Amino acid sequence: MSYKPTHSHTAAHLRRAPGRPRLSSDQEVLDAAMRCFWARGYEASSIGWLTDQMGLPRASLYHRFGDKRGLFLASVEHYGITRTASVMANLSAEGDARAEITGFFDAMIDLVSGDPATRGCLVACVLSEAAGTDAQFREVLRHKFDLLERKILGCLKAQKDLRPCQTLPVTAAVLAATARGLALSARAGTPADTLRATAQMAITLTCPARPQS
Amino acid sequence: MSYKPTHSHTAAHLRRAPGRPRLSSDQEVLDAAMRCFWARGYEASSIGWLTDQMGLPRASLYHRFGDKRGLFLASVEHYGITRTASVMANLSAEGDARAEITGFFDAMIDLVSGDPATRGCLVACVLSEAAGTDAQFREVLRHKFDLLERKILGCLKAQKDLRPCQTLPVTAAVLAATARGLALSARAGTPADTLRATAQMAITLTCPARPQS
DNA sequence: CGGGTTTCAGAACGATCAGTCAAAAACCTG
DNA sequence: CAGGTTTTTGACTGATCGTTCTGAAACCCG
Repeated sequence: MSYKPTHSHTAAHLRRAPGRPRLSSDQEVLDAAMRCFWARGYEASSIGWLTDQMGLPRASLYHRFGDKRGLFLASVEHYGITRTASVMANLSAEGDARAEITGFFDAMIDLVSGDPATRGCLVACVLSEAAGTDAQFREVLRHKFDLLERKILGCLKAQKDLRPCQTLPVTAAVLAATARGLALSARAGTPADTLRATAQMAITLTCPARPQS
Repeated sequence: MSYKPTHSHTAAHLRRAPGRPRLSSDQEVLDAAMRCFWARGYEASSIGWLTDQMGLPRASLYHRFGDKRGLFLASVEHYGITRTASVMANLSAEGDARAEITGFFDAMIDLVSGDPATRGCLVACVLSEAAGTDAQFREVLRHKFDLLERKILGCLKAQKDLRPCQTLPVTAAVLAATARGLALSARAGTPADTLRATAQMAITLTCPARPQS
C-alpha cells in the first residue's frame, strides 16, 4: 500500500498537523461507516467489518471516535449534514407549502430508495432500533424526530388554504408520520414509484391545492 | 426448583406425550421471547438473556425452535396471533370504513404504547431492522406489510364518500404508512395521547365523515 | 540528521456470542 | 420395578465480539 499525502501545500499560513499524516479524511471514513450502519444496523455492524469498509486501522478508529457508540453518533451526525440537510432544505417556509412539501417528499424518497444497499432512513430505521438499548441514542432520535416536525410545521404556517378542521401541529405530525412510514416501506423493498404515488396522495389530502391564480 | 405438572388429566382419551413433561408451554416461552425481541431487537437479544427471561434451558430452546432465527420467526408469528390479530380484526370491511379504521388505529396505538418496556411494533420496528441482514426475514416483513394494506383496502371499498381524487389502493397505502410512522414515534417515546390525536387527523383527512343520516 | 508527535499495522486481550453435548431427572407403558 | 422417551441441567466449544497494546512508519521542527 503506497502512501498518499492528503494535501501538499494547500495554504502556506496554515501549518500542517504534526505527526504522521492520515491516509483518509474524517469525511471519507465517516461516510463509509455511515453506509455500514445504514445497510446493516448498529448491532449487526461489527468493528471488523467497519474497519474493513472504512479502510481505517482498528486503533485509529478508537483514537478518533472513542468507541463504537461514538462512531455511530458521529455517523448519524454526518448523515444529517450530508444527506438529510438537503432534504429538509425544501421546507424553507418561504414559498407555497404544497410545493415545498412535495419537494421534500421527492428528495426524501430519492434518499431512502436511491441506493439498494442503503434502503430506508438511517434515523427512522436504524437509530430508532438502536435507541431501544441506549438512552443517548434515544435522546438523539427524539431530537431528530422533533426537528422534522417543526420544519414541516413552519412550512404549513405559510399555507392559507387548509381545511377548517386542520390543527397545524397535528397536521405536521401526520405528514411526519407518513414520511417515516414511507422510509420503512422503502427498507422493506417497496419501489420508489409506489412511494411517490403514496406521498402524492398524502400531500393532496393534507394540503389542498391553492385555487388557480 | 420444584416440579409443576402442566396438567394432570385434562382428557382421558387424549394421551399425554411420552417423556418428561415440559415445565412451560410453547405459549408461555414464546410470549417471553417475543417480549425480549420486542424490547431490545433481534441482534441485541442474546441467547443467554432469552433463556433467562423464558425460563427455558438453553438446550430445550434449540430442541424446540432450531436456532435463534427459528425462535425469532416463531415469536413474530406468535405476535401476529396474540397481538396484531385483534388489532386487524377492526378492519372487517362490513361496517362504516371510518369507524372501522378509527377502531384499528385506537387498538394499534394501545398495542405500541401500552407497555413502556415494549414500545413500538415488533414487525414495523424490529423485524424491519432484522430484515436488513436476512432474506427470509425480509420476505416475512413484506408479507406482513402487504397484509395490512390489503385489509385497509378492503375496508375502504365499503366507503362511499371518498373524494374524487382518491384512488383506493393508494389511499390504503397512505393509511398504512401513517400507522407505521406512528409505531415508530411510539418507540421513540411519543405519548399515546399525541399519537391518538395524529391518527384522528389522518382519518379525518383520509376518510371524510359521512353526511348525518 | 536526531527528538517529538501522530498514525498505521497487526497481534493480543478477556468477555461474550450462538450452538452442542452428556448425564441425570421425570414422566409413560408394560 | 424395568425399559423407553423426552426434558432438564450445566458445563463445554470454537468463533467472534469490542477494546487495548506494542512497535514501526511517516510526517514536522530545529
